[in-house]
Amino acid sequence: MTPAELSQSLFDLVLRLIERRREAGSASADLGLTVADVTLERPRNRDHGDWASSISMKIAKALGANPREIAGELAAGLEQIPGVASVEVAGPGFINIRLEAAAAGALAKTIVDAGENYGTGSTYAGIKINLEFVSANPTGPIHMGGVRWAAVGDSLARVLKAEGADVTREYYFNDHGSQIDRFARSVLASYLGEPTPEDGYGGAYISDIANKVVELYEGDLAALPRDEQQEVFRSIGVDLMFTEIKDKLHSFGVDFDVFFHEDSLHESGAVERAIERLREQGHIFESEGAIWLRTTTFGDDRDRVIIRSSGEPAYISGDLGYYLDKRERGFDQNLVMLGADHHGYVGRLMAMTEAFGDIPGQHHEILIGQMVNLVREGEPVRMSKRAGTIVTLDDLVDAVGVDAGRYALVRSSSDSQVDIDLDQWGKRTNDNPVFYVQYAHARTRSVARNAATSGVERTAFAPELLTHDSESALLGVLQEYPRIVALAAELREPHRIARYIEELAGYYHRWYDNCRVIPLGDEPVTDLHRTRLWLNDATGQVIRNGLGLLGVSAPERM
RNA sequence: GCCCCCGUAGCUCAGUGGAUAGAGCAGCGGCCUUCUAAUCCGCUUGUCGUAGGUUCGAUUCCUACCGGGGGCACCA
Repeated sequence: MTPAELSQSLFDLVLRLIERRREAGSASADLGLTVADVTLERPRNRDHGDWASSISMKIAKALGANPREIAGELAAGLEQIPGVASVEVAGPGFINIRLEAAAAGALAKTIVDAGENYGTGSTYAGIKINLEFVSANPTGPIHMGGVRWAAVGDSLARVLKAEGADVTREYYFNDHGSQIDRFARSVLASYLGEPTPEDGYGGAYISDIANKVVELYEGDLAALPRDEQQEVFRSIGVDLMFTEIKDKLHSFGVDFDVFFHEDSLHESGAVERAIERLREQGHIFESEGAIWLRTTTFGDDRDRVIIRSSGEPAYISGDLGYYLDKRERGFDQNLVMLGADHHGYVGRLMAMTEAFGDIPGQHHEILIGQMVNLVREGEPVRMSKRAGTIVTLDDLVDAVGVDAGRYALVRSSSDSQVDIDLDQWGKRTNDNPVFYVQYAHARTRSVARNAATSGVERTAFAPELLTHDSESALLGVLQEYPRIVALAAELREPHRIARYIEELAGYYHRWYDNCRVIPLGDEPVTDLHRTRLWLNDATGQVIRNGLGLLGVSAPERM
């Protein structure tokens, strides 16, 4: 008895009820209901049963009937379904359904049999999705803002894959613009012993880079004219910086399928082709010596320069070519994660999407995440690459480790700003919920090991024996997992996975406290013990699957 | 001025129209000769920013306002 089967049954009952009303003349029009409208909810309050539906209140008005009366009719039908133990009508017209223990408990075996596939779905089967995230400029170590998107983006990629999508993780590597020039000038200045340029970067890493470039460069650097020196520092320095970023992300468990260089768009003519395409569509015009894209046609605040009057391409020109390139590579959906400081850019990107004839929000979707604030002893610290007051990926990992770091960044909604107090994170790691979840997993493994040595095996499976309150509660939560994964994918909100496994871990701990898998002392091993082992292993599997979607390890022991 | 996000327990935050709004932390008090006490149990805390509106039902949707954050370049 899966929720899907139950809601299908309820849907059928609703259709028949509507039919009866229509024949009796009390209902006229077709309500146009689909199965999706007949949702089952898992009530917060366990007294309200295993599943509840509010469908009678939703259709009562259209049927001109009392919701409680309708609920009563539906309840009578539901009670006939095998596996349903009891049905009650409550409050204004809720239908509360209680399943038989055997019907609910069957899930434990279903999960164990499905293994790591439990919870996966097919929402995006056959869909190619490009997920672009981090894309930090290689002008310094990756800072907390970027780290947040690394954790969230990678997790989102995993969630989308779990729903069947063919996902490409992509990093847009900006090696073209003036920020790179500033970086090069800063490194050069450090090498020459000059003060940091006014618009340059001032962190300690700049002199490290300068030293390394000097080591790596094979010619006589000192003999070169200044502009050639700068080019050496630019090319080797960017390379060093970029390699470091890649390595750090890798050690954080985040690997990209494609590193896309902005330079390549300009070199390959992709930008020009994109502009040409837009020109054909009539969205390009010239004014004041510059070339513009008429984004106001598609709701942008103002039109946008794409080629400056100097002939230099503006930043957005790269995005024109880039987006077209992604579409030509066959991606059905292109997701881009940006920080809130780039939100002003969304309007023109969506306008561009429409100018190409695509649908904003479908072919191209910008996910805006709020900023990360650094806090020290309760005081906000302004993060700035230029001032050198940055907290890097390394600082985070050094302070709390990869698992706790990833978990902390992914467990809150991207719509909320997060405050990071490294002092606090560093000394109070036990407060992090990740350990609560990991401990629950380790416990399931420990129980499994002890079961093996005590002769409790997953031979018999008698789900009708799982009658303890904590068992039906645990089963109810386990049943929700596939819906949580699907929701996380649909809403692009991986934090829902984290919140879910925290809840699951709580239900597991309480079950563990109440129900023994291994018999005490000389007591014989019974089918109840064996069946509970199934439930134990099923729970471990789901926690493991959930942690996997977050890129957090599921330890065997703690 | 315009746009986006947030405002929920002392703190950090969950809760995409359902029933008595939840969790962790912090505080107080309990449970280890029995599968891991990083667990569990009990106690305590709310004008869900404010005011309207839509709805059988609003923390959730709409409008206005207040407060915090972030944006509004021929920068990237």
